[in-house]
Amino acid sequence: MSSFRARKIEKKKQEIMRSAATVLAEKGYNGTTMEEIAAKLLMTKGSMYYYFKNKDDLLYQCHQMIMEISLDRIEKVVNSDLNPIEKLRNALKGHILLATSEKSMFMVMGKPNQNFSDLQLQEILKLRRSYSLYFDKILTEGIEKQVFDHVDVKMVRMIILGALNWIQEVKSI
Amino acid sequence: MSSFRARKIEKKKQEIMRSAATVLAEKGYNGTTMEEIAAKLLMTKGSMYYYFKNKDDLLYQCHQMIMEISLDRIEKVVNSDLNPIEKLRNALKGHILLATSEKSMFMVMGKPNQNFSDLQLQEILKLRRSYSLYFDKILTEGIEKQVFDHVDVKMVRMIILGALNWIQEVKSI
Amino acid sequence: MSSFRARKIEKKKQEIMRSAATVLAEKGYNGTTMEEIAAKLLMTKGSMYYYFKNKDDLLYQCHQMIMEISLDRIEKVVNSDLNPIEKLRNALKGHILLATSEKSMFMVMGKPNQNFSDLQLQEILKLRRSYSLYFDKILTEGIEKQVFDHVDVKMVRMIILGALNWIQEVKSI
Amino acid sequence: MSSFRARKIEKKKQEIMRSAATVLAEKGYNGTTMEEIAAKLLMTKGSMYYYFKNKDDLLYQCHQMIMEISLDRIEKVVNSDLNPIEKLRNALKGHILLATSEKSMFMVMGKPNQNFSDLQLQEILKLRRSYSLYFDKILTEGIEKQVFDHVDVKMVRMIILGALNWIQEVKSI
DNA sequence: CATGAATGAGCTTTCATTCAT
DNA sequence: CATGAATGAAAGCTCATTCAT
Repeated sequence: MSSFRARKIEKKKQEIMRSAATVLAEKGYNGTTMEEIAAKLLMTKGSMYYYFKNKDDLLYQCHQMIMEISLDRIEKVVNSDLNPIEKLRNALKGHILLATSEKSMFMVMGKPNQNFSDLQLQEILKLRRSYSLYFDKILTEGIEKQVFDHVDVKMVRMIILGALNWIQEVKSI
Repeated sequence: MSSFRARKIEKKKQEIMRSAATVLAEKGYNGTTMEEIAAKLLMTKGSMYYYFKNKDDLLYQCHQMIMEISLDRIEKVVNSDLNPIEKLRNALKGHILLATSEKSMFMVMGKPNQNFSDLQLQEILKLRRSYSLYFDKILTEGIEKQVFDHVDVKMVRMIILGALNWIQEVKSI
Repeated sequence: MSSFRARKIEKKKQEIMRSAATVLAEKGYNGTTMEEIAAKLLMTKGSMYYYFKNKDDLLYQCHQMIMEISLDRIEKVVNSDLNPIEKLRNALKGHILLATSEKSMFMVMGKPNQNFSDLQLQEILKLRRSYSLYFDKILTEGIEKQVFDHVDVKMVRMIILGALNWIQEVKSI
Repeated sequence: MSSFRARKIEKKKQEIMRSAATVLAEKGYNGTTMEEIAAKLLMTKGSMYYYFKNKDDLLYQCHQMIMEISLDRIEKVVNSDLNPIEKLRNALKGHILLATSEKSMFMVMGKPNQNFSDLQLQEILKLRRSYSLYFDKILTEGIEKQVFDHVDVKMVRMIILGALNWIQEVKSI
């Protein structure tokens, strides 16, 4: 039973992560200080270490959080019984929605950090690959059902996601 | 008349910039130390300050260097008397070629640094805008000559360049 | 009348001290954290402050505890009606027994802590001196009764205790 | 050729080590701050890192330095053509002289630090063992030549060195 | 009484920058 | 021009201590 306390801690961690992501997205890992993150939440540096082992850990958990949300969403789309075109449309819509609503979180993912341990890195890349595979699944299904042209799936996926990534650079619409 | 000495210094500066870009691209601005850059060139930290006022200046000049090359190339394409389709093809080819041959330099441009002075930032954004405009010019010309569909120029340009940017993430083909 | 409650608290304090001594002996004062001590007893840091005013106090009381035991024992030996040789033998035996059975506690005494208040320091040194004096008494008595050679009492006592202290360094016999 | 520069650096390192030892001996590893060590030499914290990789490294090199001196001296005694009694006398004299003249350095050796890497620890223990062996050699030689009683060499050596160690506790003679 | 959470002071370490030689 | 050495500001992290619940 995830006790009341455990849930309260989880809430706080998420609060911190969201705040951290804002700064991290803007200034990058090395450009962001723990003090800055804490200050935004009217906390002190020291308190952060009650919730996260260290800076790397904080960033890592940010990665995990956003990736898990992303995966949850695209999984639902892929497993729905829409036709490939609708699936692709929804997947893109979801991606864009998340990329804009959780802009900071999303940008944090930009570059898996160098300081990550091998274990952490592996975990992140695994989730990343999962996400790509879901995308590929939609494309492949479309090709099989002949609603999409017979393209190089990986290449097309990269182009699409690359194009979408551009969104984050746009300051105002 | 740029004396012999001046030209020798310029050579050295470029050498440094290229080396710096390699590290900067990989580790980001704050993740890169002057020592690291210097070590790669068998120099000492101190010497670098003869060629560049400070770390920001070094990064700034890296930006300038690659942007100037980029602009030079696309300018030639735009002013050529090819048809829009050929122009776009060449511009993309040029972009990709540069993005791969000068990969590091290119990646450095990723995010204009926060430490830049307003003046520097303005200068960089100006060059950046110039580059975009050259692209837009090609697209606009194509639309006017009715060889391209009537699309939202800015949007299409962003999608194209966004897709191209994906290239840098690709490790091997 | 030391109430039931008071006695229960005293028990707990001793329990803590003994556990603390283990860690303190191994890692030294500054190398030991309150957390570590608490964890060993399945307590939380905070709880310790109910029993001890602060870290210094904890260490101080450790000192006191072991010194009081030591003094009790040697006092009995000195006041017994054994002959000097037997007294010395018993005193050494007692010292070694305590130094091995309460190894951690004993090692804690190694160096009176710098953080101690003058008052605490004085108290500790007083007990220490008492212990030395008991030893000297045995030696002096032996010399007077001409069962020991006529040696420099202090010097010999230091050599003996110094040699005994070596015991703690021995890992296995 | 150990250049002029190299020798100058070595001098400085020794100067730092000697100063560091003073504080380390008095306050222990964790109780000593880099700032304190630096201040004593009218340096700044930062400068110390030009000469030593980190705090552990500084302590480690202190260990090495005093051990090497100790070994040098006892080696000469052992290899001399004195008789065992004279050898033992000289070895003890040397030990005491060093323990008093380089009191701080000597005390630093008290406890091999916990933070040492396995490699460092091994190296230190090796030197320590060497020192013990030289002592044992003298004792063994004396026993063989029948100028010493037939005692347990290791035990006697530990008692002797233990007794000598007491010297450091003596504040004034 | 016990504890979870917060705090702040202090520590080690890094690094851009400077400057005498 | 180049460099060895020094500096100081700032960062990450630890931990004794406090206190509301």
